[in-house]
Amino acid sequence: MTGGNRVLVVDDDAGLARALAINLRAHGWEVTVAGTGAAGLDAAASARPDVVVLDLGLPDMPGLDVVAGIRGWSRVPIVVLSARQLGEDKVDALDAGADDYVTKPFAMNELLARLRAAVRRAQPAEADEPVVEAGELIIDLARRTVTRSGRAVRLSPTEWGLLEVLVRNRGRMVGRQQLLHDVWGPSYSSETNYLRVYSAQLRRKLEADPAHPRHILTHPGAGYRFEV
Amino acid sequence: MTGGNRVLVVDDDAGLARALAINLRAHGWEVTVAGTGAAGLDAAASARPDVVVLDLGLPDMPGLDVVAGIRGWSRVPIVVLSARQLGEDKVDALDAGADDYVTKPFAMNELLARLRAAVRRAQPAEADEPVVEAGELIIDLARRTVTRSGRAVRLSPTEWGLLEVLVRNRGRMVGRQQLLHDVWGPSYSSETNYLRVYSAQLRRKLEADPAHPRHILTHPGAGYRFEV
DNA sequence: GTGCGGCGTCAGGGATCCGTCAAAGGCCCC
DNA sequence: GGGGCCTTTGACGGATCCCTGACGCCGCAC
Repeated sequence: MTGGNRVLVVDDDAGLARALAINLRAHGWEVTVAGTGAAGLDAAASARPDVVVLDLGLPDMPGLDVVAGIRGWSRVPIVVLSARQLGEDKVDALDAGADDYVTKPFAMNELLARLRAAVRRAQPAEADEPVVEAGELIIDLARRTVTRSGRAVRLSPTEWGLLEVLVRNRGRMVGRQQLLHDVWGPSYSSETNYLRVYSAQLRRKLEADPAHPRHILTHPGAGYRFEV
Repeated sequence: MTGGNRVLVVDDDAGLARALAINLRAHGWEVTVAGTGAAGLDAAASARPDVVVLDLGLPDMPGLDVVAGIRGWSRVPIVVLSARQLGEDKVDALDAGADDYVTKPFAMNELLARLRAAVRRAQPAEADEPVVEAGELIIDLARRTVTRSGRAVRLSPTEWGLLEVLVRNRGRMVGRQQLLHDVWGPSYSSETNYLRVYSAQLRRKLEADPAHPRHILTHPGAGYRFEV
């Protein structure tokens, strides 16, 4: 995981804050907790979190002022927690500069997903090395394009998904279950037919001699490997 | 270092200002000093600093008025110095538009670090090229204008929102969910109809041949990409 | 030689997705 | 109240894609 993993939780409800902290830490986040808006502004400046979880119902100051205060000097993503069912203050929060909102009660998985999404959206400033060269192939992971000997290759969504997982793990064998999980989803752990069909389609489009592939190699009974 | 190295110090304490200037120059900064709020506003306009260090305890005018005065026409980062330990006027300063806050007494290294951070944060906002050329298109992100072969193109707010997200991520595919989130809001993660309608409208206005677009490309099942 | 399991190949039908169009509804300004 | 622009919604055709099942090939064990 290249992205950040520091989260600031601003919530005056000590019990909820503690539960959040435990759950977030269990999922790999480094958690800072602030119990008031003022402390939240402090912590946002000093702890430099990658994302902020902000409960709007703070005792010392309006939650929207906290949003505005942080937005005055930082573009860190802010996910707002709100008890209100009606959407009025959601709109206000978004106008003030929040990135997303979750209404209480909420499922922990939903919050985790929204945090990941918020951090991912904030990422694109820092790009790793997204272009891979493999012989006559050039694979641009950011652009989502493949060229073979200078000519663009059209890939279907699933073909690209499979290629992307293989290329991101280039030089290493990727197990069949991981491939199926990453490309098709969590519940496709045994449909190895898919891998046969799509590895063949990729080879037909990418390999000079599909019968003797040089990039997409098979590990019988185990998985596949992409070699540059 | 691409960023700037000019700092304006606004402080009525001549001794402290001199010590700051010596230290800052020793670390490569080009320093301007102003002893009053009025002189500070003047210098901020004439010296065009990359960052301002502002002591709140000025004799001639409230420090926050200096912050507001500068913010009226410039987004230069402002780091506030204050003797107060309590955080109340910290919030006020951040609300007024200050970027960071240091309480006296402070370690020189801390101030230096915060100045570097403030300049670094300010970079992407102003330093990125706000005018993008893509073939016969000229897109000015700051002025929110588009011209095609020299003729202005009128875009609706939503059309512009979509184009802006794509152009800011030019050369990278932007996922459908991110587009919907950034243009329509957090709760529109599945309304892919919008993308179909508005990408078509943009193409009709921007592409020479909307049927074979050269700038606004589709990645089926995934998202869209803007190519210069 | 024979059986067996795993992999590669192929083709077709149902499902999905995109681009397109048109019309209804909302909003603001006149 | 009326008109114009904008957003939203729904429906449709066409192209593409995904899944499925069957078959052939190869290597291995017996």
